[in-house]
Amino acid sequence: MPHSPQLKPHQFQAQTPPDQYSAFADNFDLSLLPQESAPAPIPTTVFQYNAPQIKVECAWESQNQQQQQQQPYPRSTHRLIPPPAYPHSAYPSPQSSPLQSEFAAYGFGRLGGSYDSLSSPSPSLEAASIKQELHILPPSPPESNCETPSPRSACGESIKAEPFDADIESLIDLNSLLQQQSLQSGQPNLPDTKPDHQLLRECLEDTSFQKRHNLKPLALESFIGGLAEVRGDFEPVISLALEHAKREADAICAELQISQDPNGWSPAQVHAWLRSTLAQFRLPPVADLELQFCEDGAALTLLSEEEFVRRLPESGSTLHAQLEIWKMAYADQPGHQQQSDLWPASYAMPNLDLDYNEDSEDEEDMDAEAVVTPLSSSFTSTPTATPTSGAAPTAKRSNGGRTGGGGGSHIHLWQFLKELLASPQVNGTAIRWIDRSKGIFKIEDSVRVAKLWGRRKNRPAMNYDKLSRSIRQYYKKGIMKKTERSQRLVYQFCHPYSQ
DNA sequence: AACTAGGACGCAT
DNA sequence: ATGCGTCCTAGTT
Repeated sequence: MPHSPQLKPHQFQAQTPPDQYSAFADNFDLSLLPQESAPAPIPTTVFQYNAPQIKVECAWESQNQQQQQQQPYPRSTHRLIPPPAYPHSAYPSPQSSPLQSEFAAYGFGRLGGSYDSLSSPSPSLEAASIKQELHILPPSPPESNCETPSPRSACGESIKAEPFDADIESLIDLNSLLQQQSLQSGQPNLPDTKPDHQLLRECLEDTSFQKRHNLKPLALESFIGGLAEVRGDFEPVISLALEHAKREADAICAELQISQDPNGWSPAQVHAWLRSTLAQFRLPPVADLELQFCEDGAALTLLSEEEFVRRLPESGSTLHAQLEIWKMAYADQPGHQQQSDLWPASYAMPNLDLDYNEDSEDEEDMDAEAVVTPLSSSFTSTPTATPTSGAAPTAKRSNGGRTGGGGGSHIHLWQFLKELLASPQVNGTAIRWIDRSKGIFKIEDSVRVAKLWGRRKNRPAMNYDKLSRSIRQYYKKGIMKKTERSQRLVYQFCHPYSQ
């Protein structure tokens, strides 16, 4: 399946088409441009984040204009909070994903051809409706430009305008404009000349339209994470992506004669899948794959991305991302009871502050999950540990109602915590790094973390008191240490364990 | 009340 | 032996 997308939690956060703008912006360090500025000859609005944001903003604006009487938009909620004055580095997490470029390369376009094709019928803010609304936008004054000559157009041939834009935007070809300017000024149109830089800078920095129309640029994160009602609108996109992934998975399953559920793979099947995926993405073959990955499928699915990368620096991220897709595709199958906290949309929206619905996560749910989908029958992130065979259910002394069905897993608490820290799409904001380089993290939701731990270990009676007791045992063992300035719920990994 | 700290003990591996 | 779940007491925030 040569067209498989590179999806991983923080890549997938771009529900929208690959963030070509940020890719563009990354390639244009404005600080390197000459500082001279002149009145913008071509007033353009360039939002710092990406084109889809622009579209959304415009759509909302237009909707506000068009439907003020009929159905006033809840501006207070939809009005987006502008990110602080940029630069880009102000938004490290989505932009700094090591696989961002991969994502851009494999992109959504490879899933279904275009963002449009992935935008299935969905309510308010999907691409189609946005497009429609853009059509009914009142003509912009000549100096304003809602259609935003996106940097894509400025990038000429290297970055092409998406179909999404093509039919709704009168794209301004900055190249031709530059040419015109050069002709007017009698200068040859040399690339990287000062005037070009000037113009480019002006185009990028101009926010006159923004101000004029009281528009605010939108940070994708706030867009997705802050608006619950918007979140749902992306689900069709994810569903289609999953369908695609499923089809591909089916084909590979048939070819390799393996189950579509990675949890059911034997170590040999794990190797087969890894090899197949390496080949699929034209990644260098790994000679000692069997040595590197002794896990069975269940254990493999629980390895963190970091662990994948540690073992295979070159291809670990891709393999991990691909495995995540398989897990999602399988979890999404009818009849498969998926984890409540791994629903596809949330998976797709990293750093999303999941609205934990404790009601839906009551004991009944947890018990059902424990029986139907034990999260782990074996796990280790260390190559030396071995997967376990299924342990018999135990009737434990005062075990607080530990249910049968596997007897927990071999994952260590510190590994689990790191896994949570590395997977915000699963744990939301229940636990987060305070200072990753120092291994300092904070448990923001002790109940939640304890619950997750108890679920993982099949210990329904787990609570934070017990979890923290285990953490404290790590002090003696040198796995964790007390932080310099003692803070509640803040812990610190000792050096080797924080890596 | 929630959390921290740590002793003691038992069970599973 | 090790890891950790469980229960406990005492102190701190």
